[in-house]
Amino acid sequence: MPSSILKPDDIDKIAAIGPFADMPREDVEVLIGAAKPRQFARHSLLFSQGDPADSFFVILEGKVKLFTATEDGDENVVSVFGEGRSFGEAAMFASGRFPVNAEVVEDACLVRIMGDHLFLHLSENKELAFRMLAVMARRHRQFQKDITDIKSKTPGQRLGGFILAQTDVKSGSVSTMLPFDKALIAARIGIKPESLSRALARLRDIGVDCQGRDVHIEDVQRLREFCEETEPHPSHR
Amino acid sequence: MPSSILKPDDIDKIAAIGPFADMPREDVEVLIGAAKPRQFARHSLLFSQGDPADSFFVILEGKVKLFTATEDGDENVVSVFGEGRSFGEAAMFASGRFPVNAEVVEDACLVRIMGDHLFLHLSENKELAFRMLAVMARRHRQFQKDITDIKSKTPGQRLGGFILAQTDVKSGSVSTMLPFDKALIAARIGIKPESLSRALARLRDIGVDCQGRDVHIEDVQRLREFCEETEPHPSHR
DNA sequence: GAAACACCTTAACGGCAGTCAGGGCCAATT
DNA sequence: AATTGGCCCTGACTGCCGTTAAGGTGTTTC
Repeated sequence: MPSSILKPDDIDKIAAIGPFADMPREDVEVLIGAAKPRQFARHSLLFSQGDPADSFFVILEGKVKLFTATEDGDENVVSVFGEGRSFGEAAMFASGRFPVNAEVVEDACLVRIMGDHLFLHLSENKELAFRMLAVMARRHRQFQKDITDIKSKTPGQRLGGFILAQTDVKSGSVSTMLPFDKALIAARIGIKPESLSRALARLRDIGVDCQGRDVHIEDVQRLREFCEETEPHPSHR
Repeated sequence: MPSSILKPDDIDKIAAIGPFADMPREDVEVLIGAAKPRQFARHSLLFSQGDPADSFFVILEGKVKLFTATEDGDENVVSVFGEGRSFGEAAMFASGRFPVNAEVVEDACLVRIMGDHLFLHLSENKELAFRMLAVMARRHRQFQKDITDIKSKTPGQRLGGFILAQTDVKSGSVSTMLPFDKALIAARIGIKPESLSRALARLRDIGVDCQGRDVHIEDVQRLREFCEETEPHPSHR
């Protein structure tokens, strides 16, 4: 619970994360090096736009949002990452400065991996470079999806899609939970909290009930149709 | 003018492109391998969503759009790339399938680089892996900007920003040209063509005149203010 | 137990994007 | 000269998001 040394359990957790997936345990340990997991309370600012990007983070626990701030105090949430995700790698390979701010939105335990350390191992370990490329490519794909969603779907459809993403169930009825508060969800899908309330009220008509963070979907299939959550290119087999 | 063998001139051009930037000329030639530049007419479909991603493209000339298609026939333009840009790398490193369609929007001359060929050289050439990572990271940054723009700016501001991006001039008055037709611009910034017309009409009030593809900006600074095109974090020195 | 706060909802209103429909201009075709 | 098609603009209408303002509920704090 306090900032502490890496437990074996943590190594296993890290080994399940993007760049380290399926990596031999010894390699993971070497790569992490002297990095220790640290606790961060909610609202902790991890880095700001323009800070030198000399390291990246791995989330053992908790949630972190990446966002930009406009001069008039508005926030624009680009991503929210949870347990088992990493963030901040891209900035190290590009400009060398973070293009966004990072803030803890749920008490978190993070490992910070220094860039120079990573670069050393990148040179030695071809596999690792491929892994990093794959991580970046997957993130790339996610961004493309975010962009098409925000361009082509209504806020109600985006909200529905967000809710659907919280469960694996594809038909019938199901109960699930919102992963964080509604203000953050609103920022994530690109609308104001007031609009989210109204969108939720509209979803109620198609059998989606939301009390606090608890959501009950009467007919998942119906919601999926409303959101046009179609499988990508069913024409290809 | 026909599909032909690589001219020395072309090698130079490729050497100026992302993954190959500043690479020794010999290395570029090796990497390209047997790939020959090919001509593609406007409207040529280069690949579709779901196609196996076994190669990527480099643009020697012309323009290419990446887009997704919804079942009801609508198109959603993710990116438009021009001369000197590459595209399609990410899909090779991730799912192995293209998540978008690619169509030529201005007669183009392209070099297609096969993935297995690239992978071979990636293993041998550490430098190349870093370059690829940097290319992906920069693309990553661009996506983040696109997302914040579409979430936080009005269509009019996005259009203004798009126009401003066509010139280097930062103050005074300037004339420039739209790089492609207005329907594609509308799709790129995420609005309908009708809305683009109306947005242009509104821009007229702040001194932006558009005839066909010719645009004249009376006061660049004024347009920049309208678009809130502020330099990133002026607070940092 | 009252006050303060975080979180969320609702209402009223103005503005504007999407939609549908129609029309103008120009170039290529016939 | 007339037709076609590509490209773009305009108008009327609807719906919904942003804004502003107010209120409601539950939890923490003193």
